[in-house]
Amino acid sequence: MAIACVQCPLRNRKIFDPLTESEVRFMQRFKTGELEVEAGAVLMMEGANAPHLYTALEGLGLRYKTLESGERQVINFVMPGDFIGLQAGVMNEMQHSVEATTSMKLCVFNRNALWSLFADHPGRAYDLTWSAAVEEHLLGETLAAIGHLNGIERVARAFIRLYDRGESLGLASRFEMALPYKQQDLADALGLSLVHTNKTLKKLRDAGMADWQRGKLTILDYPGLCEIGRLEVDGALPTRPLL
Amino acid sequence: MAIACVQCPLRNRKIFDPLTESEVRFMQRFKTGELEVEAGAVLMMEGANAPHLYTALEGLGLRYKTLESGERQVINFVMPGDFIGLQAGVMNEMQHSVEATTSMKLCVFNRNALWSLFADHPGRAYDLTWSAAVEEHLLGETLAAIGHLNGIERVARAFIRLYDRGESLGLASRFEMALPYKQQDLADALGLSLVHTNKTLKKLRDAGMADWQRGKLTILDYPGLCEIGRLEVDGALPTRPLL
DNA sequence: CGCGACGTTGAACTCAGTCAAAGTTAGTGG
DNA sequence: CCACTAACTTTGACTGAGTTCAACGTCGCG
Repeated sequence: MAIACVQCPLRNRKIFDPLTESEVRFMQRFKTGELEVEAGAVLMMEGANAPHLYTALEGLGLRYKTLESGERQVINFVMPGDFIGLQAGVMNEMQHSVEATTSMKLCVFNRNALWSLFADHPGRAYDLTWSAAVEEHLLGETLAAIGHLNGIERVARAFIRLYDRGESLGLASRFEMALPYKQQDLADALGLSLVHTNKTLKKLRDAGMADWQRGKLTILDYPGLCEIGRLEVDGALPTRPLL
Repeated sequence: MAIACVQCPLRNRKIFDPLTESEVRFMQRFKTGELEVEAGAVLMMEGANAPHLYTALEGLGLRYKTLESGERQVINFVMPGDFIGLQAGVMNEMQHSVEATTSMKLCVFNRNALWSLFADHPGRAYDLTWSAAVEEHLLGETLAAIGHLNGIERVARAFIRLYDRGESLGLASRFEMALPYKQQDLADALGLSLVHTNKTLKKLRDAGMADWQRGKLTILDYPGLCEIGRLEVDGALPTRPLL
């Protein structure tokens, strides 16, 4: 029933570095199963340890921190190919929660196997570190955005980033993408209030640049959004390892 | 002339995990030299590759991104024990710059040796990944702070975080710490304007909570600052590996 | 049909940014 | 040793982007 790694639908996406036969075999051994969860399920809990690590295969999720005040900071959006649980794997506690926004299908790895990955497959360990470095890079980008961009710039940037990621995964095309998040999710990701996010969305809609309604994002003016969001129009994402 | 790893003054700090004899010997081989730089030196350049990786031994620095608009986002403050250049090591390009704020002394590692670390010393590779995960965690914290705290809260939090780090490294005690950064640096780290940062500093000074002048930070009301900055008063930092 | 979750809109308020100018400090060279 | 300069800090006045509060609209579901 579970999909074999050899047939993993993600493997061939151009965004991911190709794996050798032997690497695939190792990942297959590393993989202990598959998990399907409903929308709303909490995959990882801030402060808790986790016996499993995951790679998202299908569906969308959210990483977030909950502040003392009850507010929420969305760290980023989880898409297929994303590795979940590194912190629980190496540190002994997650520093943020991960939640499924839609129903999701995930590859399950045994946490204990992480060590064997380092011991026996340095190449894959290297890839894991790589993906941690990429995460760090993306977080840095987000930090810079939230630190220096105003509302409309943040939203424009977020849309382009989300669309580009979606497109690289085959989840988006012709400037359309299913984006079943709530406005509150975006607001929490961008550090804006819900109300202001809503008004900003309206502005972009009225300006004919982007439309996001009923879970569907439509990019109407890609270059325009890039300019507002201070992004290169040629937003080629770097290829990355798949775990 | 260069300090041997065995005698590394950082090794014994309680914040760092102890290393075995064999690990120290390996690090010694990994280490290719020592670098001393003047204040203001740029250690890593955003977008550039770097032949060397460093661990800070003495002095303070800054990691930052430069935005298209010329503004600067300070990602974090570099203190002794921090590993510099992971991104250049695994990806092939730094995503942020690193600059020495004071004169600094650094341990130099050859980038090519990074691979041998993965191949021959999985334990150390694991530590490297660990430290990447810690970085990610800290960035997430910062993101949440900038996304949800107002000016005075951010400054208070930054002071506590800096002091705690300094204290764990033996750079601070009795609520005093040398902090030779400029107000502009703090402003860029917190996503605030210089003017507003300055006014906020004055507020904290007038309130008798913290004083930061002429490069010296004095924490006058630790619990008070924690409360403002939404931090646990018991801010024990987790131990971490030293590379 | 009615309820709850989510989205939309308007009005009042406020935190923080910008502009502009003056005050301090440290370093340099005469 | 002092004068001059450049970098950094401090302060006030003004402005505006974004928050908060509050109400209303819309959609889907039991």
